[in-house]
Amino acid sequence: MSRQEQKQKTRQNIIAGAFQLLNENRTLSAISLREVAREAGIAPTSFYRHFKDMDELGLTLVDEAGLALRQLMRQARRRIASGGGVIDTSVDTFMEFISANSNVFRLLLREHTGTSAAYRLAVSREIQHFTDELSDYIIEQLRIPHDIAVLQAESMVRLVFSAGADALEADTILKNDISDRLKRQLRFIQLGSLAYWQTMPDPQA
Amino acid sequence: MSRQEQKQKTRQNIIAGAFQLLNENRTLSAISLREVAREAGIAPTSFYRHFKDMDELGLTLVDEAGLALRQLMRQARRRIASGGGVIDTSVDTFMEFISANSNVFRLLLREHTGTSAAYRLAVSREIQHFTDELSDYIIEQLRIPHDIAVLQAESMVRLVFSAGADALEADTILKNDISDRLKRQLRFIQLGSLAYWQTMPDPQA
DNA sequence: TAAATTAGCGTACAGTTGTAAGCTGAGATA
DNA sequence: TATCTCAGCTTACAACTGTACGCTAATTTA
Repeated sequence: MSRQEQKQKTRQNIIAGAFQLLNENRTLSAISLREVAREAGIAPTSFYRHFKDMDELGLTLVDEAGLALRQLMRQARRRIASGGGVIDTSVDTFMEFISANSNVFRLLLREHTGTSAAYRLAVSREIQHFTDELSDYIIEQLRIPHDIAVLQAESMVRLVFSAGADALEADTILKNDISDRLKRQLRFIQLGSLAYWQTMPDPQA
Repeated sequence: MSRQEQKQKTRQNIIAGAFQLLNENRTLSAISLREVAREAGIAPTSFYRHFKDMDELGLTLVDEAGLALRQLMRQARRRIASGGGVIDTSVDTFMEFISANSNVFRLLLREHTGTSAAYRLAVSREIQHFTDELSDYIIEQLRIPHDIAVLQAESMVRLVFSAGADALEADTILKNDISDRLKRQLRFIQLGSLAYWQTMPDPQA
């Protein structure tokens, strides 16, 4: 194994170790460099060969989580294309993601309201991507004017993330309940924005 | 000053000191007993005369924040009664609350997704109160059937808290923007639930 | 092959943490 | 007045933190 390869592997061990620690009830700011090093199987000081800071590691983890989020969106779109209601399919995909990658979603959720301004900003950016893609989709598919679509997308994402937070610590039965409620609530928004648009079809005029 | 009075005063100093520390970018789990004691002007070990734990203090703070939240609701209702649109008045009141008591709202927000299961539960309970009162109001005023009103209330509260989180670190201009968007989004939900109800007036039949 | 680079380690230090133990002095009670 | 109670104090300790410093050994480069 080349030196570079070995270094990459250790780096991945650090990242995996950090996620492991986040799996328990911890925040990024609440896990220590030494713990991460222990989990990764290296000496505390070796950590610095890979990251300047715990902050630098944290931002890396947020990026990693954002990546997973974007893959989620792609998966949802693929599923929608192959049939099924948009809202139902999207919510189902999202909920499956949360269950399968709970530590990733938890990271985003925690750091979104967390202690570090840098993390908060980074997570906000990821959510913004999410919202942007959704509003593009709404404009394309539903032919709703841009500014209304943006409002609709934002509120839908807010609802989805908020419900996702609840789902994170729910058992299967409660999860299904949350999903069903969320789907109906998203329909409220869709109906509402449609009604809003039809009563006032051209807000610029 | 009687002994009891003095003790109460010190207790309040501890609580105020803790809120002071939360004002900066800190979580409950990230402030130490010694810091709180320092802020309150007592010896670290004297803390135990008032609280068993930092956890016990934390739950006290969440209760305190919940109390403020309920006062907020009462104030909003009073304002609505004395004229003005329900949504506009409610959002304005909420945003004023956030600006005036940012540390209180921040506490609820952070601990809602935070590290401690006990805190999370406590905050969820407070938000549930909030939602319950809103759905009662909707049933009473708008004459919408119970189960739809509950969904409407839940989604509205989700939107309000999520927007509130953004408003927390926004300047005046951005805050106004957030308020305006939020108001329109809440109208989507209201319109949508109404439309949903009218197309399916009796879901039980 | 000889020299340079570097991932990882061990040691060390100053700072912080929670909290146990026991004392003091002032308010409460009899 | 004499006794009791108890809020707050000081001291102490073991555990943990981040990170500075210098070494080693193996890979990479020349």
